[in-house]
Amino acid sequence: MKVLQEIQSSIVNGLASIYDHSENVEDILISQTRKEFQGDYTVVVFPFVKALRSNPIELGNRLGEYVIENLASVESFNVVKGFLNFTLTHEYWKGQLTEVGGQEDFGAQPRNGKKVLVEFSSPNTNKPLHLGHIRNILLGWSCSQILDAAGYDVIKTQIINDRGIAVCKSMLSWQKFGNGETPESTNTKGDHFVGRYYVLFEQKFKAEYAGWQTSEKGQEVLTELRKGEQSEEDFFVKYKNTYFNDYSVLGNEAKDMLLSWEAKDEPIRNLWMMMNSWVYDGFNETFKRIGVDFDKLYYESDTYLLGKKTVEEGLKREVFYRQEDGSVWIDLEDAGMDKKIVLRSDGTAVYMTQDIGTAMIRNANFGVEKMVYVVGNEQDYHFKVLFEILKRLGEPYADELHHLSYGMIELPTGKMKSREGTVVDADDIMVEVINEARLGSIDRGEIAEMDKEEQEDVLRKIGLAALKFMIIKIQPKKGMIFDPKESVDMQGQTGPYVQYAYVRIQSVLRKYKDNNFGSFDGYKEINEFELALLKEVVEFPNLVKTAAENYDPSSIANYCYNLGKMYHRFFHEVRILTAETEEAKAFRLHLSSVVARVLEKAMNLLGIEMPEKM
RNA sequence: GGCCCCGUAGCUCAACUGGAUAGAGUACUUGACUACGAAUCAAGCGGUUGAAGGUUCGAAUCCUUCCGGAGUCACCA
Repeated sequence: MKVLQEIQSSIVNGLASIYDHSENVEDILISQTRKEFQGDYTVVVFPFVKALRSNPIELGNRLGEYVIENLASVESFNVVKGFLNFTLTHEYWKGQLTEVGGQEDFGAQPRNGKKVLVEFSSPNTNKPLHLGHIRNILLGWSCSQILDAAGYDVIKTQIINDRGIAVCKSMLSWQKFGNGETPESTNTKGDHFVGRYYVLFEQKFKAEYAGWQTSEKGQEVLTELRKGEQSEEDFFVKYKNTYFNDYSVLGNEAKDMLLSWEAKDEPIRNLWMMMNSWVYDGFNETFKRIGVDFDKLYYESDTYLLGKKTVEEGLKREVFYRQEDGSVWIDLEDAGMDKKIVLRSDGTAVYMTQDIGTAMIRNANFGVEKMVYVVGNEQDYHFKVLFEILKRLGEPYADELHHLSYGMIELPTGKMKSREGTVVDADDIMVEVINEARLGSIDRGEIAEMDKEEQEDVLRKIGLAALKFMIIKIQPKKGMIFDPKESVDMQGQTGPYVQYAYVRIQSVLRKYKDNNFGSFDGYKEINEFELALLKEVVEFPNLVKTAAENYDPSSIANYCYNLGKMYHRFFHEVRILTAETEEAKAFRLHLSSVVARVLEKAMNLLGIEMPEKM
């Protein structure tokens, strides 16, 4: 908004000419005037009081006088304590409405020519997506949309964890117990089908382990290794991984399978490809239902060996060092971190190696200026280390790496665990929430009149809006608790509430199909409801900018709610079609149409679609 | 134990990045559909911002200590 900068520079000029004092324009703090005071925008003058040895009231008054003489769009001012409040003219606000109304792409920043790669979703191919993935996907998607609106060229990507011991567990389980069943033969969605075998493996393994615990060998290990007061149960819980690696029959079979996979054993690779393709069919269905897509997919099976060459090169440049056993490390203690291994003693890669290599191949593929990783907060430390390593390797984009870290979604009973089957499934929750929308719409006329197909489309939009908004309105880094027994809200601070504001506008605007609302040039009496809306509307571009800078979709969700709320209020208090004058009517129609556009754009940034009726 | 994140109304969340009397939703109590759509609007109730110090014109926000909760500290991913 130009006027804010104009006020800021006018204050700077005022300080210079009245007090011979120099300030930077950026240091003039200007914000919306709080609603309990009179005015539109407020400048805080406290910071200059001390340097100028003046009192805040006098300072405010002299600066106010100066600004009002120099800026035509400022009508009046008042000073409360150290707060200098400016009121802008109605002509200014009408100009704003005209200006915003003329901008089809209002809110979008000019293209900056920079490429940013956003990684999100990143599932494992041994189990279906759950609510936690939904949070990840929504954050990644909306972050991509917001960065795009902020002028970046965005590459949406995910890395698919399609290999490793967990994947072998599902494969082995199917091989041993599957009797040749397929998703088709059992009429099951592919990812769920495979996930079922993963859970089955865990069950079989658990049974095997329980048997071993009471065996002679099990008891022997217990007596030998248990510490002091430790209970038998506690011991065996902690011993589980060692058992899997050292004693378990199933564990050994799974590990053998992983070795065969790594040795590119053909039957195993074929099994792997077949089962993964089932999973991808399932995933694609889920992605489609959520409403997301990707520009580029990376597979861990292609990338897990990457990065070794980089480590060798880094070794020569002494970024890394080799230990006597042959393993390669980096010492980050001077940056407040630990020493970290980047290559095992047998020369094979670890997770970190892979991520180094993946970052480089992405840069080679696209020439990125910036990368964003949407990954849960349990990996905060990993990314801190990764970014530091890339910096030391001198990667050109290393200063523009961001880990969009988010809190886990927990159930009232604690963490979701897919191995124990206590997860809220992504497909299930979407179906439920659409059903919830259906229940809520029984007694609402507009939906009943639609044909079946349109009805379902609208219910889908409403249900998904409720789910998505509920998740995305919360700041990413905060954890959240989701209670599957409580249905998702459709009233109050929700997606459908915002949609309803939009639908109300469409309902009015349908009477003006040609968008010919007439002229509001002569309109004199902009009221408080109209002004509040207009002020909020003009904030939108600024909001997109800061949301992109902070990687924070929740601020957009908040904005959507506020704007929707103001419109509902306006709609209730002010007559549109039966306005007092033709100018008033024209003004309100224009305003409504602009609000609708901003609501739609803003919700679109969150991946939420707007229905025309509901 | 080291590091990191979180703690705001009964519950779910805000607070324009240090600004004015900490705001919404929900729940509860009430009022508004013969005005463009009541998935809406309005009113009431609800707070020592986990605690104590400190920094300054001004602190939920910054610093210190403590309390409570989550995470992480693998030659796992």
